[in-house]
Amino acid sequence: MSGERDALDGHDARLLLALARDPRATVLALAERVGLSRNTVQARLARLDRLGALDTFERRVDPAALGYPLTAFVTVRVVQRELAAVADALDRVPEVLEVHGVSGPEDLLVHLVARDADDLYRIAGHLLAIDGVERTSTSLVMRSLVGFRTAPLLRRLAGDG
Amino acid sequence: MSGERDALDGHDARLLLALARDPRATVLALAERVGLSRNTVQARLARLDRLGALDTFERRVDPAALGYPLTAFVTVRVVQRELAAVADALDRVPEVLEVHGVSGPEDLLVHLVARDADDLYRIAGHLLAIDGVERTSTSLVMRSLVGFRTAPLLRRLAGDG
DNA sequence: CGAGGCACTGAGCAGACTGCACACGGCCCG
DNA sequence: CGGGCCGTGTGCAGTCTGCTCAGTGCCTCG
Repeated sequence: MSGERDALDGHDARLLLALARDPRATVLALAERVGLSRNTVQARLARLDRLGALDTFERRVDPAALGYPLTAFVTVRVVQRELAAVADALDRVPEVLEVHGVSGPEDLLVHLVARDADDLYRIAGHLLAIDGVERTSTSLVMRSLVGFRTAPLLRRLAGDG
Repeated sequence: MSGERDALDGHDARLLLALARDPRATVLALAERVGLSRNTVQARLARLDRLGALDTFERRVDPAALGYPLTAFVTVRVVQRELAAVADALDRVPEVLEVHGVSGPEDLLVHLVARDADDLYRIAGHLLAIDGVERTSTSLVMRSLVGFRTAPLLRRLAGDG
């Protein structure tokens, strides 16, 4: 059975977990931790970014450290026809970190950050002013109850083999 | 004026942008790209993770590559008293990547992934079964219109100096 | 059964990078 | 003016990287 040439296995998962523990770890150290040879680890790491299994480094940049401690999610309903244009306009807003097209009564889910309450208000207004936007609804993130993590998934994958 | 000992400046931003371009870049290469000396770059990098300005490496792991190509956001309304218990239960669900406590009519915003539609249905059911959860509303991410990025913020910070 | 493919291992090697130290210069502030 | 703080250039020993080669166990297929 060939085919699944691009699926990650337990070794990959363990490798990623090791990296999560110490992102700056040397290949040698990783090899030691996961119990594989240096050669193998090197090959697998190469394969991982050949496959694009790793998202961009930008993901690791903490907006709070950049001076944007506030996070909000804004649902947006748009004039369907103008979806592309709206997406484009959102793309041009620096504070917008992410935009998802979602199912349900709302069309878009916008993830954004702001310097403070005033700033948030300003940005929210900005979104509303975009041509094609019908209405928006802002939810301020007051607290992060579970911080972003993928370790549980990795552990599950690492578990079996 | 001292005080802001932990604020990032333009050099930091440029450093992070360079890292975003090539996460595996050597300190030497980074120094060259941002036009600082190797020593300085080394010092700044050290400072960056001393400050915790970088989020965990787990952020870079792509759930899709792990076999979870579906993403959904679920808003959850809970019995207020049970918030902590609910958060705890959510924390124990591997497919839950993130949980935010938000303002507005809904209490929680849950970010999760699933293997396929059936899996998503199962997980959604699981959430609803949690003690203290009053109601949930699931929005499937159909498309990512703007992929996660912080580069615009970094560029803004890099711009002035 | 034997051939071929595949993944992992161990060894080796030249070259590059790291981590650290030291000394110096510019700048700002008390 | 004297310190702090930051950035720079130099230097060095130790380590890591990137790559290659050869050998092994396993699995699949003819």
